[in-house]
Amino acid sequence: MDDAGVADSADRSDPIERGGRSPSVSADAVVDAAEVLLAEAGFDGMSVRRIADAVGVSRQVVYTHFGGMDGLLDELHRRLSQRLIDAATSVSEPTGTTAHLLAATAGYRSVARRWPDAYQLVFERPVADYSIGPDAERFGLESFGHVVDAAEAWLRVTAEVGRPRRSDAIDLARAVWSTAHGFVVLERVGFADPSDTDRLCDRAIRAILAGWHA
Amino acid sequence: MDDAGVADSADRSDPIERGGRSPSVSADAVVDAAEVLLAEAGFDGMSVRRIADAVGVSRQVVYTHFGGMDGLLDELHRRLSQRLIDAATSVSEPTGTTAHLLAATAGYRSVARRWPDAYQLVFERPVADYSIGPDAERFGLESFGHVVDAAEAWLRVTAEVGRPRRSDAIDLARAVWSTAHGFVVLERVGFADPSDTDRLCDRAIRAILAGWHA
DNA sequence: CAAGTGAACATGACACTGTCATACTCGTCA
DNA sequence: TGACGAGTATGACAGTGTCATGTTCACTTG
Repeated sequence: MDDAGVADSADRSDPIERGGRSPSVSADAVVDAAEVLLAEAGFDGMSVRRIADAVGVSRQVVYTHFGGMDGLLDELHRRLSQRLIDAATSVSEPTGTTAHLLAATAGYRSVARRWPDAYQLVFERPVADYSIGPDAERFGLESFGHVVDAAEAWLRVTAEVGRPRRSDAIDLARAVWSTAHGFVVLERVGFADPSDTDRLCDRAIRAILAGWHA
Repeated sequence: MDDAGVADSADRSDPIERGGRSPSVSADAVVDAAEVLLAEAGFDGMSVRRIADAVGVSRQVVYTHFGGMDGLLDELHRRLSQRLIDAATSVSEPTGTTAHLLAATAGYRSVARRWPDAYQLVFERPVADYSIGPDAERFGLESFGHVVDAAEAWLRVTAEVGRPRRSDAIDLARAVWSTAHGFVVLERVGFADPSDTDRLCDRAIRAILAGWHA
């Protein structure tokens, strides 16, 4: 958990840097292998040694490129949360309709279903020792911005008078997002029938919207 | 993860059993120590050796009583989820008012805040290797029954005509529960300001109730 | 009462984990 | 050509959960 002295792999875009030797093993290969192992064997099967073996290098490579398992998890978090964001924001531009908000949340839930490891890494704490790095969590805030935009568009369309306040849009966005997340959680735990979740989540969000101005 | 041959500690209520020797070290002492270590050092610091040292016995005790770390986590799950249930159902009898549903969910969220380890063990997967045992998860279903009762009472009071259908009560209960859980998740991840969560969660649930019959 | 039985407990060992110190390779630059 | 330094490899260390083995000892049975 010591982030000190760990170079961010983001500024490794230039392979030759300050006269140093160009890395013979790409950091991407390591993250790729980690992701494959994660999907195949879970967080338990994704060990430094297994990753190094999969790439065909020594364990030290993980420490040179990421400073250790924590740094590698940070990089994984970046990649996986970006995937969540891309999938959630690829729906369309906010139209302000109820249908758009429903589609956005439905897309979000389907993404959480498709990449459970990503969801787990972003919203839970699947590795006991690991807590997320400071710059890795900005992706979550970024994704939330899109939800606020969608909520603001909805308020603009449905509000009787005047321009909706931003704070009200944030409130609505948090409400809708929380509800969607709650359904994901209960489905993951096994308390909810997945086939029925879509219908019910839609109904809940419709109810929130219908009763929002009450 | 091999539950085979592991006696359920629930039927150890009678210390003398089939001629066997009564256990000199109570299983409760082990779970107590595990819970203390969990609160102090997290899931990472709660190891078999540390637990055994805290109780003052050997590691084997964990295996005799619980069959291993998995069985101990099952027992911890039982105890902690029971705590969540007790706190959530200790509010009062369902009155069918909106205030009661709000109080129940608020209590639930405060419990999740007070015992984050319990929440994590019940609703997340904090230990990579461990997946919950079959009989340990019935507590979740039990707690949900109380929410359904509260939702049914609310429907009975607010419904215009006739007796509410049980399926509609279940739908409403899942919606309310999911929303409350979603706020807990976002607060845990750090996306939401805890001091503002109470107000907003109340507003979201009020909106759901207001728009439920729409 | 004495022998036997078997559960509870203790201990050493095994494979595994992340991490670090150290040694080695080898491209780059003075 | 020599020094430098980044990338890589390897051995070691303290941890982890788990299991095989050995010991203790209360209770049952002959």
